Amino acid sequence: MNAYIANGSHLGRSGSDAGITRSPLMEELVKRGVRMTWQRRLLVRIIQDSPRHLDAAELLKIAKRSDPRLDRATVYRTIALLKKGGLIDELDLMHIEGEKHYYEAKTSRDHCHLACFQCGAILEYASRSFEKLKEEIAAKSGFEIRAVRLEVGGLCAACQQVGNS
Amino acid sequence: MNAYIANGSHLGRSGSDAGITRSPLMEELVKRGVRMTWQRRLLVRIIQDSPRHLDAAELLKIAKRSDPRLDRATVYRTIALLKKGGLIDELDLMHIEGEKHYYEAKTSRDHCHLACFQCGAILEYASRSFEKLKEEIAAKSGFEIRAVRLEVGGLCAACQQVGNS
DNA sequence: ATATGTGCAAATCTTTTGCAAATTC
DNA sequence: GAATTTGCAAAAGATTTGCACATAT
Repeated sequence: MNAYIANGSHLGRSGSDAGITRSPLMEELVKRGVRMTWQRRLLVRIIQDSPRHLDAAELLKIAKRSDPRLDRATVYRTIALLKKGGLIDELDLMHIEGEKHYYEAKTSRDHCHLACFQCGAILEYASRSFEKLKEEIAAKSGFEIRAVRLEVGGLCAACQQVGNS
Repeated sequence: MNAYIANGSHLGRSGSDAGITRSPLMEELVKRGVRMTWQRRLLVRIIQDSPRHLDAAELLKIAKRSDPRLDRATVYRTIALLKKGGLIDELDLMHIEGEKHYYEAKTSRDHCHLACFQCGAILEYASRSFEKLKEEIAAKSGFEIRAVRLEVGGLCAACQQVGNS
């Protein structure tokens, strides 16, 4: 699989001062009075700066480059914290590559992920129609929406041309 | 969790002759020249007739009532077969209850699932707007859509009133 | 008759948990 | 100093796989 994976959180993010603690996610945590450990700072920074969607294992691997002591359990616990706080979104990417989950910093505008079954590419797609659908669902169902996940699986334009079925 | 789970595949399905092999899913498999074993017939019938979304373990449990010999591996292999053939949809229901997957016969009209984080209720929601969004995504991205999954997590109307956060 | 599917048991992969030691406020 | 978080190691949960035997066409 020639997977290129785009992570929208990378677009439009403010400059990151290498090594210095400053990011929307982290600031939000501090504002909420969450205890900030170096492990959390590190993991949050990695999630926010990654150009690709990371799963727990990749996140751990990258974090270990900064500190080999950091443990898998801490990664999962931090992910749970961020997820519960609604600061990150969890993706499956149509299980194109096993059952793992991928994470991305929650963006102001929800977007959906298109996963190509053939080459593994991940495209992001945001549109006003999606926002409107969310509003419609909330209005008609009476649901108070906390999280939304719209994922599409299929063949990207390039793979269709190759004539793969 | 007071989970009530609605399975849309139950609405609008044609009458099922108890015990007799006749269902859209099964007919489609036969048409495609898929080898039909009693295990597949049984599992397909259960999926199609279930009023709730089933996960692999529940599917196995129900199937074992008809034949205790049936194995977990067969359940997973059959699910893979149906999924690959685009005959069933896989749901996560926002992981409201662990990491398992739920299945439902693919319906003519895609719909989304609303999962209440508080009581575990699952609502289904279909609308013309959803269909239009799919068309828009396909058109603008050039993707050939094979599967779509739109899941929403939040609080259902009833749970909001109880004042639960 | 032959290709395909099944049951069994063991393996794999991802995520979770109990607990003593370390860390943050 | 007290409450929270971490690392470690072990467990748990879901799904997959190798292989000899059984079954469908």
